[in-house]
Amino acid sequence: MSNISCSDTQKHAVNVAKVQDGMLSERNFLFMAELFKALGDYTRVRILYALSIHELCVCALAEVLDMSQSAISHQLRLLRAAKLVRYRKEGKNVFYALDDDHVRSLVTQGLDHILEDG
Amino acid sequence: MSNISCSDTQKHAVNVAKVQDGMLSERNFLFMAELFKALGDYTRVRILYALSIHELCVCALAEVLDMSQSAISHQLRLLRAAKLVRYRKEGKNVFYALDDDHVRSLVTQGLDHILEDG
DNA sequence: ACCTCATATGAGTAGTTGTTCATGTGTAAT
DNA sequence: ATTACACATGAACAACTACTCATATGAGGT
Repeated sequence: MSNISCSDTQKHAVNVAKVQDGMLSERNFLFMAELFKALGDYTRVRILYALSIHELCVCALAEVLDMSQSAISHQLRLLRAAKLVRYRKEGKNVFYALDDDHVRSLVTQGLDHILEDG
Repeated sequence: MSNISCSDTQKHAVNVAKVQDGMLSERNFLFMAELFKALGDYTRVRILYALSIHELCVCALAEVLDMSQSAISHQLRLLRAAKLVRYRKEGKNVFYALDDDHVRSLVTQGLDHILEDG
């Protein structure tokens, strides 16, 4: 904190001012961080990719990922909180799906990124 | 683990098989998780957004975000590892920028997502 | 050579996270 | 009603993370 700027060139001051002016609210950055944090886990990204292929009930997800139902359920709670998935109940089952195509394109774009550079 | 499928309806088995067949390698999912994890932090997402406006040296970033140079430097190391930023040295300074437009569009799309729904 | 400045990094630590285990909730069938 | 099943959730614990502090590196200026 209280870091005085480095070499006081004009460019430095101008760029800092320009960027500070363009920054978003703390609230927006917190939401963005929460969104990407929800995507940034091995288990959750697999869940989302699986759901991008087809909607699945919780036990099917557990089977596909070879994990306990409890672990999946905990992660689904986070994905629900981040509004990345929606669910519908059908009898004893709960079927999860991606919340919208926006989510699908985020996953796809992440995949593109990692496939591009070695 | 070792979760036998739930109600053995045909749909269940078919969907599980379909999804299992479409899943990616562990390696790819790990990379995707790493990518989103790098984006999924309040400080790092602010750094990336700042750099999407203009390239900045480390001390300028520290000033814009009102954080210590050390904290910024540690986070830049992670962003470098995730290939989200590149840097160029100029005298005593090191200027950071987004690695490519791919990164910019990831950030933009994250922003779109959080701005869409309340 | 020396000092200063900009940046990088290792160690330490408080806070966070992902899983397991045990248990709770609600639905359907007998 | 009771039992079984699908799912959710609280507690606990190990693993990880993001910061601070101290120190190292390396380039410029004197």
